[in-house]
Amino acid sequence: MMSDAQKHMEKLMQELRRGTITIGVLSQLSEPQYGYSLVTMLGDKGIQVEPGTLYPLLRRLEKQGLLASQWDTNDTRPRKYYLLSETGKEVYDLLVVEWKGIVESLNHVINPKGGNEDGTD
Amino acid sequence: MMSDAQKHMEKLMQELRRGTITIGVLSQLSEPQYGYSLVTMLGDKGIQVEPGTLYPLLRRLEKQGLLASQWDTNDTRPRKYYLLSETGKEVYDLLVVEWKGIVESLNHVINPKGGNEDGTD
DNA sequence: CATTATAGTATATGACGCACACTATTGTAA
DNA sequence: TTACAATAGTGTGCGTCATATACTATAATG
Repeated sequence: MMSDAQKHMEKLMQELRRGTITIGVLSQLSEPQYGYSLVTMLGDKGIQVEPGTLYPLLRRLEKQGLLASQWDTNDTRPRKYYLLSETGKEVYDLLVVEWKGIVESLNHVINPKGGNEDGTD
Repeated sequence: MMSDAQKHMEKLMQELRRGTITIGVLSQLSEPQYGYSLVTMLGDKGIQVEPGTLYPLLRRLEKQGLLASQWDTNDTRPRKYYLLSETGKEVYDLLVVEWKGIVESLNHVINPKGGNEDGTD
């Protein structure tokens, strides 16, 4: 049985992850990867992604022109390889800059100039 | 006229911000604040929040038990002051931990082993 | 006292990504 | 062939965020 705090954490954490999955995926696609391998390799690096989340994401990004895809049927099983497009590279770079900005802003409000939690104000 | 890359950036950035607003808000509520003051003070610190975003957020968080509110009618205009509840403090602390985890994971995939972008591997 | 401007609070609406629970297909081992 | 793992895909529901809008009360002005 979960505490109240933890119950809400689930949703909150999910929202927190939003958008970051996109960066994670884009970051891996300087070299071609297919869906299943992305799930695995991102999971290894501490970024859990559900297949049901990743596949739609990949198709979205492709439709937006950030990714290019290509079926490989030579191998044992047919796999759909995705790769960053030129636009995708631009967007990824910009996104990283944005991301760092957000991290910085948030760090400021989270750690208020060193933390005076002893109350000596 | 925006480039393709920038057009998609808008949405992507918005998604990236999602959830971070919650942390930002919670971080300011160790001391009581009302809606308008939060918009102002967060804006000052680089976190833009629309009033139409903040107010529903505050009510959500209160309904979830993370915040307590109290009308102050003594002052010139009636203002609704929000403050972290005990649960809210717990959740906030956990959220910060989660956030730092996400930042760390993402930093790993964004800067692969310190950035070997000269290709000397 | 009536009117207007402004600070502050509230809500409805729409868009969209994410998780979850499926289904479908293919290859491999039993 | 059957059963299971690998791979890709879809549909639904939920929740947050932005935009626009309305509402209330005070202050200012005539």
